[in-house]
Amino acid sequence: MSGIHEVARRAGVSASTVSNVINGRHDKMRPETKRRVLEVIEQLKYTPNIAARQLKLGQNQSLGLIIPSVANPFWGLVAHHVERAARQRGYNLLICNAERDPNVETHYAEAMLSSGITGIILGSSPLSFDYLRDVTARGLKVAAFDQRVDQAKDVITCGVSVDQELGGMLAAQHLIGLGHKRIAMVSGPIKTKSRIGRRNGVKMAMARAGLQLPDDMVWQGGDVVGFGDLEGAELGRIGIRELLSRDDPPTGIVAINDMYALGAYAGARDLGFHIPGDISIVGFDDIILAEIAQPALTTIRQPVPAMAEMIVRMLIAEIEESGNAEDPSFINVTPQLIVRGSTNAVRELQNA
Amino acid sequence: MSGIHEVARRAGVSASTVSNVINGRHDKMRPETKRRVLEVIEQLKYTPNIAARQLKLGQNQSLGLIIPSVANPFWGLVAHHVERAARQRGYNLLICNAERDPNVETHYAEAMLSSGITGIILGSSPLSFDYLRDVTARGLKVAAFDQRVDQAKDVITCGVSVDQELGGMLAAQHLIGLGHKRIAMVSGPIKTKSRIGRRNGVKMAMARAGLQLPDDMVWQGGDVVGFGDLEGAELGRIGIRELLSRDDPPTGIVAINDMYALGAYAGARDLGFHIPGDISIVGFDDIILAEIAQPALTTIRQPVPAMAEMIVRMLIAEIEESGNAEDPSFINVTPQLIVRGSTNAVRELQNA
DNA sequence: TATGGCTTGTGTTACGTTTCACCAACGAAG
DNA sequence: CTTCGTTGGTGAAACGTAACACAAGCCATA
Repeated sequence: MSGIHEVARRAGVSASTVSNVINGRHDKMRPETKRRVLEVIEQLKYTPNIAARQLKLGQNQSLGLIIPSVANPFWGLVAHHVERAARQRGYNLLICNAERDPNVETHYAEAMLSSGITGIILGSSPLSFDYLRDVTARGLKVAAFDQRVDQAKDVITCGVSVDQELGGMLAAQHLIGLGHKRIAMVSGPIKTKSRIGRRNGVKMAMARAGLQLPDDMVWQGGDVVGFGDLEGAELGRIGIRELLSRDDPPTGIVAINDMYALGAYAGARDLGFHIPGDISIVGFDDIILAEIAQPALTTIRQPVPAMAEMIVRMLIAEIEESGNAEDPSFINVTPQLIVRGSTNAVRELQNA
Repeated sequence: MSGIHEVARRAGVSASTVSNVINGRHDKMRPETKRRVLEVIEQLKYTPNIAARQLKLGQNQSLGLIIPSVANPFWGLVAHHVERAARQRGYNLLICNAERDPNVETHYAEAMLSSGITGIILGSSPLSFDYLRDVTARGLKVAAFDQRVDQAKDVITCGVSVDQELGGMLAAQHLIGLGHKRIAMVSGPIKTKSRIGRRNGVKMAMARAGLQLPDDMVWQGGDVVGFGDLEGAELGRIGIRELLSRDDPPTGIVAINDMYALGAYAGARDLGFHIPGDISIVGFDDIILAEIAQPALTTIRQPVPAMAEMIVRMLIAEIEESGNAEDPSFINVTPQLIVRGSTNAVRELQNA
């Protein structure tokens, strides 16, 4: 309703002084003055107008987070930790849900930029960042979450990611170590950097063990449009059914993430397969439900709290000292294999 | 970078005209002029500074959504649909996660208000809205999601909710119809309107059938602090174990929501109970995973897409024509019982 | 008694937009 | 030839804040 001037008038001081009080320059006035101003602020329930402040300062204390899909609790967890990290440093967080659609992401990025946000975190790990060139050219800093960024350093200023390939390798090696030879993957379209990384990791681990991962053992969502985030569990269910209906069904499955894995549970049971007796399943992410599922899901854990902390720190550093431009600022963190009850030694005997 | 004046200069017109072009007042100029302005805008990649616009206009085109917890996919679904509905009407949506903490919610509400947002949707269904009096007095419109609002009409301007009591009744009646007599509830602290409603519904249905729901059959999270949203699944697991360890264990469980129900699956299995053979479980919400779970979860569905649509429509109406103040604008929608595999006729015989 | 330095402020300008009153030019009508 | 209305604009003020240069009062020192 009423601005800084009204407060100033009632406290008998100038607007500048009120501004100083608000912004913590307490050494510039007598305690008595400060007390009086604070009193009026309290009494009027005055809050600074953020739009005016932002207009004046040219930027605000907010970060943006663009996530692929709220349908996957993993991203809920990420949002939670990113927000906490941002808030600790005095930044607000705006969360958007873009379903990995470049147009929607561009729209949000534009909206954020013109609302004064200068840094966003992007979770969609697209194959190309070209569509963001416009906004980055106009000053928006983009941090990549969930993707190793080697090229496109002109667009992306920093990044944190679990080592996707290593994650894929860990999953596959675990199954191989249990004697599995026919290993398949269940995924939505493998058209993001992170998914490609995971797939390649599985492939590499298998190759090292003298095994193959033929394309038709990598189920990619059939004719789903988009990336299959919204319907992940459903796709996992359909995918594993198709794979298990083959003449040479796999004995081990690496799901592209835990939602697909949980869906795969349902699909395997639809066909009467027992987990882990008949089919072993490994997930990726380690969402809360992985531990609750029956059997508890063996999966690759991403250390989300630490990753969130890092990426927020790096992005804020980029924003606040946007001059050094030196350190590449790309961190790869190590995923961890969490062995639970959904994987078991293969029972080749019964097939022989 | 450069503002409306730079565009005006390059197009050889005044800033006012550029403003008119941007805001669609095309009848105020020649097509030729408009074309020239548009050309310069395109060429400069000019975007209006939202802060300045907002400062001038006093409010912006955004709605806020304060959700209890991103840890529960139900709220992810709500966020998704609310956002879609808002976007359709030209509004942006800011999503915040407040863990039902009145202080955090107040903080966010204040932040939103002072950033120009005039309408928020609140999902936490607290017992009292008093803590919001300040912000509503300063003009913030608050819509309640997930709660029937009878009092506090001075604070809350509109609301949409599933009929919580009816939902509870449907769940209990289903179990009663299957012959269950010892029915218990698993929940976090029953200290929100929605949870109280669900509990009362269960109680009423049981009373009508001549059954009792003693307090010690309503497990409320033990010594958990807060509302147990973050750890819902874990609490469900612990709670059902305590209930099933009693001398007179229940044969039917109504969980306060699907996350608790999924946790209850795990807890029942921990003790060797078979679902639904030994224990029947009913959830609430119908999240995606309810269908995927093994067995698929019998639950009470909330029609989220329709509810999101309604509440956004009502809130925007309140904002845009904030004068009529007439219609109460409280809608109760009907929940639906979805029978799946987690409930079964009681096997009293074996106990006898 | 000057001089300087500290303390405790104040006045003004600028941020980029929208809006509203105003205006020039021109054709039509009286 | 005047008056009027319409078309196609323009200029300036205002929104609420932060920053910067400046200043009044006062004390210590030379």
